[in-house]
Amino acid sequence: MTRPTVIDIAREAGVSLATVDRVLNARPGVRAQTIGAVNDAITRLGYVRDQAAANLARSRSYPMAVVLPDSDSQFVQTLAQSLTDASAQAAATRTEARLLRFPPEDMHALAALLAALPDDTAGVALMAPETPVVRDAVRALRARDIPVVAMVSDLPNTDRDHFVGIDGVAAGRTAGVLMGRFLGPGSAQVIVLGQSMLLRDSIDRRRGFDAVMQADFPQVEVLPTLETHGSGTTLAQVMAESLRNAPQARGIYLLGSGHRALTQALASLCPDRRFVVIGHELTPHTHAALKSGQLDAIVTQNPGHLARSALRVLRARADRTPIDEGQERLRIEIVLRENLPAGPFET
Amino acid sequence: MTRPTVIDIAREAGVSLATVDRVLNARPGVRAQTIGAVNDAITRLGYVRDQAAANLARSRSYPMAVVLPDSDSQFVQTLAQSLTDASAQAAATRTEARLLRFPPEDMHALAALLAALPDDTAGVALMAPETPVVRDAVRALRARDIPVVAMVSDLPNTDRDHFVGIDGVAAGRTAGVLMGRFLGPGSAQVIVLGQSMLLRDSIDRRRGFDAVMQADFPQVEVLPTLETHGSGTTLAQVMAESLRNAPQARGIYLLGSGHRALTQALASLCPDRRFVVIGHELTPHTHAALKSGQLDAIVTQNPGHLARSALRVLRARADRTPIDEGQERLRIEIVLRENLPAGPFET
DNA sequence: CAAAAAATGAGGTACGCACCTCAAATACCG
DNA sequence: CGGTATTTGAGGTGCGTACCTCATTTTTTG
Repeated sequence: MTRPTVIDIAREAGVSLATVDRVLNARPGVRAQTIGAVNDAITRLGYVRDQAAANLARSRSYPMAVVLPDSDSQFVQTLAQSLTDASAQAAATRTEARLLRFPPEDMHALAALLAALPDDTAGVALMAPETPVVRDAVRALRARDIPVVAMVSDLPNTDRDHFVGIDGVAAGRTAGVLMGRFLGPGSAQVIVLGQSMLLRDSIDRRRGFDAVMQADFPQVEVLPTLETHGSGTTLAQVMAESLRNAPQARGIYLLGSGHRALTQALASLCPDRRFVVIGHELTPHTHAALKSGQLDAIVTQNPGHLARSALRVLRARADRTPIDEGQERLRIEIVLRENLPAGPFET
Repeated sequence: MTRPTVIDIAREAGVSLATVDRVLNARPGVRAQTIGAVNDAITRLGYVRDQAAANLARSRSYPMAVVLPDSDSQFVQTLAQSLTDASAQAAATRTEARLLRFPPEDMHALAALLAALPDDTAGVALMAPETPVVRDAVRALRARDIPVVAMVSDLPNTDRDHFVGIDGVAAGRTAGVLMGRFLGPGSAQVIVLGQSMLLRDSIDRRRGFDAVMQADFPQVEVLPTLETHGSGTTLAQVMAESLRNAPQARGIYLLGSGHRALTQALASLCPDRRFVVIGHELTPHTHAALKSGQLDAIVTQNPGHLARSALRVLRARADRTPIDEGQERLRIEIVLRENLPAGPFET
């Protein structure tokens, strides 16, 4: 028994090929009753559309735009690399993704960039904070009928089609449980470090972290977030001050992916104290820190998966086909030294 | 600039289409010199064969066999479901996977099943313990030029093309670290429960677990594995005895995915004692147990990913195309209540 | 150098589907 | 009931490649 084709369906449904085609591709001009008959035939024969042949016939390409902040954070760099890899792969299915960057703080530049996208853009994957300017720009895209997926940080108040990434609050909760359990029963204080509390992810993580600590680990006191603004010097200063004021500090929670400077700061400020350090995102730096034991755990999402998922979802939107929820749902991953994935950042 | 096709190559190489075709498909009747000219043109233009169109023209399909033990363990059931879903999806790319089951203990039945596979089988995904009989059967498949990927449990001493799954030792190590850290500094004993110590995964996990405990948590004593052979009654008996002999037991390590009977056994045997319970594999049962707090953590692999990966790898082998290592590498996932994926087993 | 052998060209069909056009049939409405 | 709007049918073309046939050219060989 060979696979049924459109011809078989036409025969089975007692209609012409043209009608089957209209139904399959949701073209207008078919009675509801006829649509039903065709769909019946489809299920009866167990027909599945041959994607390869369909794409070949369409000979349509899918010019997508992937828009990322031009930040030098290792996480963004890693994600950019994953997206580049994913689009190279996707090229085999006519998905051509262009990587576009914008100055991290300049939302107007981002808006201009989005507005300048050609009308035939098949979809946009965007990582950006949700400011009013961004919101409007995204809404404008949707008004032009261009699908948009938000990456990493959601844009819930726009009409974005989909969000690929993990829930920041849940990620913070996860980090919180690990911190609480790793610290053990005794009372303790936890220092929290973040680049800037303006970013949605940081706020969400902090919220989740606090919620869990308060509910399940009341013996632990979580200190106010210290903002480092990406500077190593600032980091050393605020750390020094914080350690003076919090003699019981036994844990450090990094809202971001961590700083190259942290290790040095810790080593010089208190060489003999052992901290439980938990952060986010798997980058070359956190990978190395986990391996060497300077970091105890990180809570992360898989950037490769994120990149592939974003492109897959956009592709599905462009084709108006449903997506596999299970495959597109990103997991909140916990990485310890013991389950460090082999390979990604080995040199 | 659109993608070059065979026609462009013919023009570039100054030969006819038929010759290009002969070269591309390694058909005889072309001078070495001409072959070189064509290949030059190919590299010069950066031609990549459109696999979809090629397969369409070949009107080739990919009949695959997915072979699983006919076990009633929830993990195997979950995996079977994932594989069913994945093959439904893969049907769109002419990959037709048949699910075959064999009696869990009867390796001769498995061997017979494998030997009976038709010669046109495009690949076999197999989950089975590595016994001599299985080894021979897999080697026989390879001799028939049928690609084989091992799932879940590796078959290193056969010629299997690939292994999709996680390293059992590393998974055990991960469980060990979690156990050690969750138990905290005080001395403690850990009860280990397993269905049977004949399975490779159980042995590997136990090895990894022991290694970590010995090295990093010397204050914890890990007791010998109690074998339950899948029976609830046996479980209750051995647990009762073990708890008598190990008054300091504060942790329980489940080498398998856990038993429905464990919770009851614990509740009835020592209602007032709190254990750290760590297991493997995310199943409806462990999902519920995590949610209710009866289980503290599980170490697992994503069955959906495993299923899709197995089929993708077989497909790539059949097409003789390379695979994306990063995408096919399964992660050792840690699941706590806080990062429990939404959805999969909700009722 | 002629004959045989090998290499190449030209052109066609097929794969499963998308998408287009135009005519014919059918349904719907007042 | 006629006339218009809607549905449906028939048939064609193209996507990029595989594979086949037969004629023609080029190379090799005795």
